[in-house]
Amino acid sequence: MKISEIARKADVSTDTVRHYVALGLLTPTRNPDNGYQLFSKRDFSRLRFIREAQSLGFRLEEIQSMFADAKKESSPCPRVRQLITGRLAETRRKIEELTSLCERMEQAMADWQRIPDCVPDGDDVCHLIESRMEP
Amino acid sequence: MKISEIARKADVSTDTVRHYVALGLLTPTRNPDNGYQLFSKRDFSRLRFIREAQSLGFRLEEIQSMFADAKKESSPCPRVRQLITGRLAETRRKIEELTSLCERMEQAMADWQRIPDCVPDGDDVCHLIESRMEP
DNA sequence: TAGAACTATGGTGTTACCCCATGGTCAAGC
DNA sequence: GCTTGACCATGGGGTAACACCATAGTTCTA
Repeated sequence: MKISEIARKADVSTDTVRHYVALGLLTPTRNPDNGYQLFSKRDFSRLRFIREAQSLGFRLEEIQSMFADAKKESSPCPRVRQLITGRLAETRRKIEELTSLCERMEQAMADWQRIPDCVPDGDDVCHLIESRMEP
Repeated sequence: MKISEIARKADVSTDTVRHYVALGLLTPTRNPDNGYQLFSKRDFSRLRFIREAQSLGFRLEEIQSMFADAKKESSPCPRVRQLITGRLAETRRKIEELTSLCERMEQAMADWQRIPDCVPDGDDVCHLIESRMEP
């Protein structure tokens, strides 16, 4: 199948497919007549694999190494288990960061309700933000 | 003061300061003898303003426009209120996304405890991930 | 005065794509 | 046979906010 077909079937853009090809994650053959890329059912399985792995938080580079493991006939599973453990911790940290950002934003918005809009004078830019800075 | 001094005082890297200069957020003068950048107290206030605004979720581009407002002597406050409202919603969405990612990861790890490591055969890459794909 | 420490400048890399422009290819209708 | 619109390949630029590196000139210090 051609690129737009595999893209449509997997519900991704042709740019995405091209990107994976450029990274070596997909390896289509070529139609010798016109140079068009030809994707096989195996490419389609791989594409679905990539998207599933991404939905579990794996990066393309990590997926590359899974494919490399598979090619060497060594098991990618230990790597997969280790990677997801690390990524889970990382994701939890990220959530905490964003949660505290949310709290700062909410607090600021609440405080700002009592502060009228200002006109900047001299060195000041915005009293709303400056009101949150330490003296 | 020179770049390393303002950077140290504001607890940022010199690269960060240079970045802000490149974006026009800081406008140091130059020492005509050697071309070194000279930062004023006003630059320092601006730098602290930038970091405070960033800690509230504002982007550098948005901070640029606050400075532009201030320069035109129009109030950046309405823009600030509007931006933070949008960013708050965006951040909450992001947290939800990451939370559901965490849940998927946790579910996968739990399910995978009962699955032994596999050796890839043929078209398969990693049964751990493939076990989560729809048939 | 030598060497350490600091500075300017310009370039690359990060992540997973999106968007654009140019130019070749193909299929269908007239 | 020809046009036209859909599709394809390729290459380049953009994204956010810097970090890191190399090179080369400058200043500080023992």
